[in-house]
Amino acid sequence: MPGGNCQRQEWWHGKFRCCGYRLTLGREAILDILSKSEGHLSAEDVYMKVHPKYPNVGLTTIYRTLNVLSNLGIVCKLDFGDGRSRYELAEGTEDTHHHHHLVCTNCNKVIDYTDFIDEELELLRKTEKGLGAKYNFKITNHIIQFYGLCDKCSGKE
Amino acid sequence: MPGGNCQRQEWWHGKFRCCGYRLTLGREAILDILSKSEGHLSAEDVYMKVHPKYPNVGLTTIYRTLNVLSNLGIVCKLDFGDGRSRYELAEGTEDTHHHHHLVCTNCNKVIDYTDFIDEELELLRKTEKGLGAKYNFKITNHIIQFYGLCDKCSGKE
DNA sequence: TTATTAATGGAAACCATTTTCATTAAGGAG
DNA sequence: CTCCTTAATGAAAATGGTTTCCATTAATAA
Ligand SMILES: [Mn+2]
Ligand SMILES: [Mn+2]
Ligand SMILES: [Zn+2]
Ligand SMILES: [Zn+2]
Repeated sequence: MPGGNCQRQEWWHGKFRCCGYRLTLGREAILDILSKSEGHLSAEDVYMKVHPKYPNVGLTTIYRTLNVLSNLGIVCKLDFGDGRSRYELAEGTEDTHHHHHLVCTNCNKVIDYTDFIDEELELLRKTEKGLGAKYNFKITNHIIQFYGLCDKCSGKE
Repeated sequence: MPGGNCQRQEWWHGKFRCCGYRLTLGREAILDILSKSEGHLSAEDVYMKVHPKYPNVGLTTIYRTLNVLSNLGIVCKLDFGDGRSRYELAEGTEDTHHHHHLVCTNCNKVIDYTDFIDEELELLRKTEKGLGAKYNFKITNHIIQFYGLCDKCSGKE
């Protein structure tokens, strides 16, 4: 089996090491799940997916790790207003790309979209610069989200 | 005293009546507070302001009323990521105008801004139309928020 | 005025997340 | 490799904003 035990370093190992974080089984498992699933998992979702393979990784560790990953900029913590935080791999990691979200207020379906992203980015740049100057505010982050009814939910009225 | 006891109807009475909601002392008190204070009050903030004058209005009623007002479109429910919902009079009521928010992630200060609002609205219209068509999604609402450090918090590093 | 039933307050429940604390194990030194 | 320091962990308990329950009150229409 070629490449079998060449223990290639995952891309996140560097970030961990240089910040003094230890590489534990739980953390690897969580990152592994996040890479393989697509988007918007809650802490419990992650737990459910990690548990079968690693039954001794507790929910507390999921929360703690997601927090660390979020601080490291490896994952994004999202809020779609359903009372629990959701997480996705951050832009730039793996093959993730900059996008925003369309949220159905009825069934909680979430659509990633990238349409008009260039115009958005242009406006964001302008706004960040303008507001930064005017209010002396150092902007590090932004949220753009649209809420409404998805095709199914608006159909059945 | 001219106009003293002419019991003029507040602007929200109509909205209440036509939806079958009763006009209670608690609801009037809460709307009164919301009109007089400016922006971003938590349920408990409202409770604190209502309590001195109406000690028999409970926190539960504050939550329930804010919920009703939110459903009626009279107030906006906001989330700045500090673990509690915040409320402000909706656009179009009183002298409130369309604006978005700048949130300090360190001290939780919130700045209302209206700069670039025209470009924003233009983009929003375009996006809503485009996404509505593409995903057959009926957009009713949006969030735009910037996060970062305010002048004081970025100064003291 | 009376009847109907929406609205209410207080206590308890809810539930995502955090804290506590005793135990485990990652990773550097030798 | 072994030993040592201490970061990381799991389970249980605590936290805290919000909701639910239920007996009581009061807004509104007849
Ligand atoms: Mn996404
Ligand atoms: Mn505001
Ligand atoms: Zn839907
Ligand atoms: Zn600040």
